[in-house]
Amino acid sequence: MKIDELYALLRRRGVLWPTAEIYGGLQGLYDYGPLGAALKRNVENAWSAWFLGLSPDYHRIEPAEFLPEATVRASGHLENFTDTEVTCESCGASFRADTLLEKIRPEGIDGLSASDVAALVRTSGAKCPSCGSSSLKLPRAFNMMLGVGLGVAGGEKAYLQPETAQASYLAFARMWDVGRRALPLGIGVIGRAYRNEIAPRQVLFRMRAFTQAELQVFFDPAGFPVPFATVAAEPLPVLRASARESGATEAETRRASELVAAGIPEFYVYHLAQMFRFLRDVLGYPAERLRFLEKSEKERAFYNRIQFDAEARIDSLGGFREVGAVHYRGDYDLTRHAAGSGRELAVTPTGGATFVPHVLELTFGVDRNVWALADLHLARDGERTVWKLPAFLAPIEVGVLPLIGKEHGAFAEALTATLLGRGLAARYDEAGSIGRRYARMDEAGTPFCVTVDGGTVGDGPEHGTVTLRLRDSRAQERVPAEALPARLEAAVRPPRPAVP
RNA sequence: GCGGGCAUAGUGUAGUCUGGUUAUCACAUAGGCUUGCCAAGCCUAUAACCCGGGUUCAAAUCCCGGUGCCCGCACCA
Repeated sequence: MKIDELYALLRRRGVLWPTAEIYGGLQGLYDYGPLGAALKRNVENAWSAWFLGLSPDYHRIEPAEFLPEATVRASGHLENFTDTEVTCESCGASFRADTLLEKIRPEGIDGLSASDVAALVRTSGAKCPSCGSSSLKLPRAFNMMLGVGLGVAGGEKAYLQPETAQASYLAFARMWDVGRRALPLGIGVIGRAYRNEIAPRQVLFRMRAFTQAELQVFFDPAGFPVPFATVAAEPLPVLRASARESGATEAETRRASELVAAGIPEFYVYHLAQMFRFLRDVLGYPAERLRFLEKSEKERAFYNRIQFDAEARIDSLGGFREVGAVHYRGDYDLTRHAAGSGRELAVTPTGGATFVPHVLELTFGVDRNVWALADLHLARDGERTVWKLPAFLAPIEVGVLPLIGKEHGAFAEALTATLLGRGLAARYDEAGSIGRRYARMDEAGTPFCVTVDGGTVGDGPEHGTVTLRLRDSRAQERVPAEALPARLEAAVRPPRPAVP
């Protein structure tokens, strides 16, 4: 579907809509409705079940979303999140300052302040590459972080976190002390990140407030044992940076073991493979719509030693878009925060040498994946519109429909209450013909419908049985109503990884 | 942030160029009748010109500003 069509459908069904819609909305901010909020919660739960299930030493914490100014100074966000755009006042074209300054400053402008960059552009005598005019509007100091003043006078400067990762780095010292004082140690966060995006776009793909699910794994660079044999044969669609440099645009399938043979560490490939399994086996993205795009040294942040972005081909957005990533960040984060805080963050395991732990970051954009789940699983099938969500992600798990409201409604309502009591997201619906109600449920992604009919409430052999109707195959089977909870519960539990 | 395009019920739209009756149609939603396992039929109801200003006897229609959305550039999870 096209982006407008998909977004209209999601608005109509109450999955999501613009924040403050009655005031005309506000760019880059969205509210989730009942279906969207439930779907998002289910995605978060599936993420937790999978990634925290990789090891008993991977834990989830829930930090505050404010970062004191000193922390973002140490992390580099204060100086590096800068707008480096130069606009030509004559022809209106825009350029990146580093491109404009390439000749006189080939090492780039990372770390320079906006005023430094402006001074460089001015003294270089740079002209607009498009029209040759020298009337260039210079870069302004623009930080993408949203600052807040805490306290009555607002004198305590803090920032809304621009990524959740920092909270995990800040928590490392405490987690080391409350834990087993052993590595690897994983600290996961599902939380909101806030960025003052200049041009939010494409609904859930560029937002000013968005939810990230991130796992930071701290480990000893001398050894990070993983059960690699369990993923060695996994075929991964990868597009290597070296292949891209020689013009390749299509991913190639490489077994995990081949990537290790090519020089990528086992611990990295292992987690890359688990990311792949999560996207393919848990979220149900077709393998042929997934790829891992390796970022070259030039493209990735300087502290990232290895970076593969997980991308899904999303038709409504016109191609492959990033939905997650795996970053090997070295010891950059803890080293910076040790310097910034004055706190020792190196560790000394019993009987071992002292070192600063390295970080492997698994990052996952929750909102982006909600959109991907809509794009990849929601489709027209003739007259029907069916959202083929995995059952454990469905906002409504089972629809309960009386064939005739007046005659079968009481039984169906009681059954709905029973299912709700068993923790199943059940929804009663008696409005309209049975076909119309199936269609409504199909569009909401409900995997199961049960229909109460004359046989259910009669005295015949079908007494107490209902029709269980499956969304994807439309197959029906007769089952005792009492058997439903047990039958459905297994299907709505998110899968966990198979780890030894 | 720049350039281009767009904005009419819940959704999709006609009408805008060329200002002038009660703003078109379909689907959806709600109620009734009927039917009774895959969006059936009939009747009824609810419901819209993005916001603000200007021109005019008269603005959905023309002009200006704002806001939002889409595409490209730039940026980015």
